Amino acid sequence: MLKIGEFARLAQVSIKTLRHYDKIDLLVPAHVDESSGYRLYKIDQLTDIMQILALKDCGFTLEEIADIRATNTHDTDTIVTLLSEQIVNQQEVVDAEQARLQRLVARRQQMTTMSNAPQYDFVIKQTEALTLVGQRTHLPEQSDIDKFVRDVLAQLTHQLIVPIGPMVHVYFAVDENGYDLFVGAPVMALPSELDVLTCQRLQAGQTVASVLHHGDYATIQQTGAALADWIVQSGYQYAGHVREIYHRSPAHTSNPEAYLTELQCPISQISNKHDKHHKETK
Amino acid sequence: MLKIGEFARLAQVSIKTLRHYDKIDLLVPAHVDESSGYRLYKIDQLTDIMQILALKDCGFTLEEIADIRATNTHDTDTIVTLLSEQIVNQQEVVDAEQARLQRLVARRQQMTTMSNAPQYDFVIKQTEALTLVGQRTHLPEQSDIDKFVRDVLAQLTHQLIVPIGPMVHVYFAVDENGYDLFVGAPVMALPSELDVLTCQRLQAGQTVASVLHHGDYATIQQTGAALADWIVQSGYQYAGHVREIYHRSPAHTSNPEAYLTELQCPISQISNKHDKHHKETK
DNA sequence: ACTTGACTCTCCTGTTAGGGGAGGCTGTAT
DNA sequence: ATACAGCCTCCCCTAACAGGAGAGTCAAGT
Repeated sequence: MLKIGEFARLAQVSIKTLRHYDKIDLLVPAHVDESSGYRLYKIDQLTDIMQILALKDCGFTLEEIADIRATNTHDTDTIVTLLSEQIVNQQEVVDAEQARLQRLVARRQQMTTMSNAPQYDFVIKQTEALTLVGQRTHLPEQSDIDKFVRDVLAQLTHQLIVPIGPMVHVYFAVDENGYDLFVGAPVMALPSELDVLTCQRLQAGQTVASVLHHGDYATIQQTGAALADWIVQSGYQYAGHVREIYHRSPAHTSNPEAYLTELQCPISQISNKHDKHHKETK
Repeated sequence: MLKIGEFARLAQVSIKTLRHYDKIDLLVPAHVDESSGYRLYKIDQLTDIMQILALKDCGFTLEEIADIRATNTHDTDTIVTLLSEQIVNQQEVVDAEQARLQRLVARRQQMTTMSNAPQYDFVIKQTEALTLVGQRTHLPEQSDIDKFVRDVLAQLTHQLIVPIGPMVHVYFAVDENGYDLFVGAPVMALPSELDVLTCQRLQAGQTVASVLHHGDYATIQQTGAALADWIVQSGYQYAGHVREIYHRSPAHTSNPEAYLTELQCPISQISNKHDKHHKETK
């Protein structure tokens, strides 16, 4: 019989840990002296603690380890199943940590190579459902957008539609031919009938990369380009149309420096990390 | 000015999170209504929360984020340094999680391919310093070891050396020529003079892979082989001589089934994973 | 004016796997 | 007898919130 300190030294764990395992009934000492309360372990319990440590090292929680040990008797199938599940979890953890590393590298890259440009903060989030009412059109020049927005606003007012949030633009295509975009406002529910205006629904639960653009719209293209860069560098790919949310626009303030626009681009993961042999094929 | 719920929806964080950030002074609302206590945020604070989220996503703690934001003004060098440090940390995290995954896979492998063999629990630990007194020799056959151990024990007794723990064998070489091994007992301090016996010191802080062998010594080779397999499969390499610690041996019990022997093999990491990302991080 | 329901507030507890320390008992060696 | 190492229990602490209790606030509808 070993006192807790000797047992701890053999197993290379702390005394606190052993007492903790005793408390949660994960590893109860073979004997506890009634008068002194001293915990006494048998050498055989080295087997137990080593199993616990091995499983802990595999990423199981102490509770899971207790469960595994409870159903341990010759039931290898169950345990193999548990291990397989854990392998899947662990693979997700590895992927997530690797993606995190990639984002860090992308961020440093951005700071070093564009140190005199504005610094952006890119964030990945899930969208909520949004019902937009507005109009889609094709415009040859960026400068045409402003007037179109005013037209849409006028229509909304005319049809007594009350927006519940800032205007949103959805860009379906931006190329040498101009802009194919939708301009609309979020509404509580879709009006039963619409004249001239159309409806555009944004689904809930989409994963988007988001960034804020400060100030006047002359430089918004740069922000969009930075977002595109970041998406690629962080190992994602486009999965939808970019939209802009005009949190603070000429409708709210006359000071262009105070304009605040959010750019959102739906994305999805490029999950080729599992193909270890086809790494970085770009 | 936005109420906490609106702001939370915009930033896609929970209200709890915002209140928490307020409490730790990471992101204080622009205004707090004196009578109601309602937190009111400005749209501009979207910038702040997005920076916080971006940094959190990079793996910084909230405290580190607060520090970064405190020294944020134009001091890109400092921030790049912090990012570089974090990249190193994160690389370690990725490596550790990948190693964990590898151990999981090795464990499942062991269970599926050797389902009727005994299941071992391999553990990695750091050794403590140990001073051994005993004898090194070369023996042609495994069966010779037993007698040699008894000789060493007799010498120890004769020289009035009191072991403070179980006997230890260190195997310097095991091949077709036989066994080159040291057999000794741990002592408190090195005796000033030794006759016949020699001293063997085991350093502290060595990383070893450890496994327990139950029962009689006929099958100890299999346990050793399983340990060797596991070391390789888990991505480590040998870094020293295997030793065996006879926690419960014929000296303690006459029942061979109760024998308990720990095998320890010093190991080191095969760190070629860093080379893979070396280009990207440099 | 009243009520309803949605929203917000503070305060408390719980999560993981133990670490740190206070204050007190035990066991052994000198 | 006394020192000193080792052990005990009990309580508080971690990071980043989540859940819930109980109470106050706000705008709309009756």
